[in-house]
Amino acid sequence: MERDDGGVPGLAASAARGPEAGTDFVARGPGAGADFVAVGLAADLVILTVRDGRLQVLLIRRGIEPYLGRWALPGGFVRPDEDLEASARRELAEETGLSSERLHLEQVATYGAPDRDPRGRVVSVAYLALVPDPPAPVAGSDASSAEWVDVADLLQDRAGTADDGLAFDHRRILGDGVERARAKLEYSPLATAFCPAEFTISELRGIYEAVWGTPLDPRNFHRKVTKTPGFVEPSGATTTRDGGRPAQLFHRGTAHTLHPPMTRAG
Amino acid sequence: MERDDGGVPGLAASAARGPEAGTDFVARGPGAGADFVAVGLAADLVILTVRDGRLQVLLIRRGIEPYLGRWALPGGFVRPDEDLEASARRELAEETGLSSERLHLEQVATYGAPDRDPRGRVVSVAYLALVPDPPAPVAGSDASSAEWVDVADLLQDRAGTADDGLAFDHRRILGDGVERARAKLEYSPLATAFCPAEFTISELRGIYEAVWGTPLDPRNFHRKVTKTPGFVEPSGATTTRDGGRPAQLFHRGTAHTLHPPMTRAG
DNA sequence: GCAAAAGTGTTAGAGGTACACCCATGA
DNA sequence: TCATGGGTGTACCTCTAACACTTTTGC
Repeated sequence: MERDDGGVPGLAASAARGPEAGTDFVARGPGAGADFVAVGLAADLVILTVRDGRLQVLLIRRGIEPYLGRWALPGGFVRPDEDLEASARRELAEETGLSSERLHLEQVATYGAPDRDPRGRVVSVAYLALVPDPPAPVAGSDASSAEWVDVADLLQDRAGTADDGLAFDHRRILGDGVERARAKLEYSPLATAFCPAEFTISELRGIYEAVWGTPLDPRNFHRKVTKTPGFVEPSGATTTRDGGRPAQLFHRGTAHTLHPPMTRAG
Repeated sequence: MERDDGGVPGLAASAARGPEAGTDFVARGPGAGADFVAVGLAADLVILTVRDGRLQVLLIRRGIEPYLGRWALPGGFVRPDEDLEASARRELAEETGLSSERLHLEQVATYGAPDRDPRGRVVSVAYLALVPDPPAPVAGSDASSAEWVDVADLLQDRAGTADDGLAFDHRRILGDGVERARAKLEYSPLATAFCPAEFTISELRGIYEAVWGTPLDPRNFHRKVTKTPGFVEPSGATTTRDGGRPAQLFHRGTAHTLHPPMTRAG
């Protein structure tokens, strides 16, 4: 874009067509050659949470073709004057019922293979959202059924059974989103985004164990988290909700990166 | 996208307009409300190299409005049936004259603020490319002047002088690309992508020093690189091109991640 | 008291930092 | 011979991994 290729963006007439037209979603630029293309722009969401010690993702059961009846990531088209992140945030609020102000949201990647949507050229910008445990029961959604699904079940590779998985390229998007979350837990305090305002160290450890899929030593974990500057701050209160000796409650610290990082093999 | 919002992608007639039309680049969906938008899709490139010990980026001098005469990242519109990465790779080959097959290329992020291009809604997918030192002199390019520019000069914040910087939001894109490169040098063998097929350890160290902007201890660096499994493999040959005692030559190893990672403070 | 979870102490080893020192070449 | 960069040895420190042990609650 923004190159000296002579063309100023504009849509030529060939694209004018009603809805339901099917395949030819492409609008070509001014010249005789196809020097640019107008595409549908969507934002899709990988909304993760940890429930019952398992990493889960919010999915929607599709009510229309294509991929009727299959699981898909929530998402929607970006509106004409809407910023990409604003669009993702709006859809996040719609799907979870949570005021998305305080939720963690970050862009992951953009998917634009020409054939990824059988209806035409649609480019999807994927966002990763992390929500704390008792996430609103997906109430106000205008969509059909939405559900929390175990990520492990979706990502395990059952060779050949590609046809009962996620719609479109959503399995790949989910994989990339989960990989991003796993990586960021190492060097950022992002795990706290899965926790309520106040949490115990072992609840935080449960997040790490669920996302990484590996057990961690409770004693070393406790020491490391409490000694990493800016990771968590004691709130003063304690709780016995996890059983045993009362545990201190903490809230998020102010750090944006962790020094030293958390280590995965432990 | 891909939601049960009732609309199948298609372009309504309002968008049909000739080139040079200027601002109204937006095509609306089927309903009366603006439930989706068709956008121009571009791929922009942050092409980095290290020359004379300095991190540099390939920029183009714009020959047309808007931002006439300003520096901009190379890039162009994605073609109708072209994959995003294929588009970036094609433009990379056009700009550098190098066969882009062997060059490192990765997606960084997507920029889609509604007002980022004054001509209309254009969404840009940014890619990061790393090329080895004597990069082809930007020959076959169809564009106007292209030049290697010091990244440090472009990114230092001179408060207020926003108007002689990069066109569009390209300064931000450049910043994100450089930040990605800096981060990946830590945990991936990516620095070798800046090097020719055979290189010495101190040449590799020069890459790190230029990208991170910090001096590194030659002795510890040497030990660490040669002991990290899969980072580099000795080729058997030696060279004296850097002066002093002959240095062993190495080529890239097979590792995709570095254990342990390189450390920035050193 | 007993189970369970919180939290502290300790030790061996890996890795990082700093720097002294020797090696192999060109000029 | 000297300057230059290549490369090794080593001491000190921090961080990690593993695990023994004490603390404080509920039942």
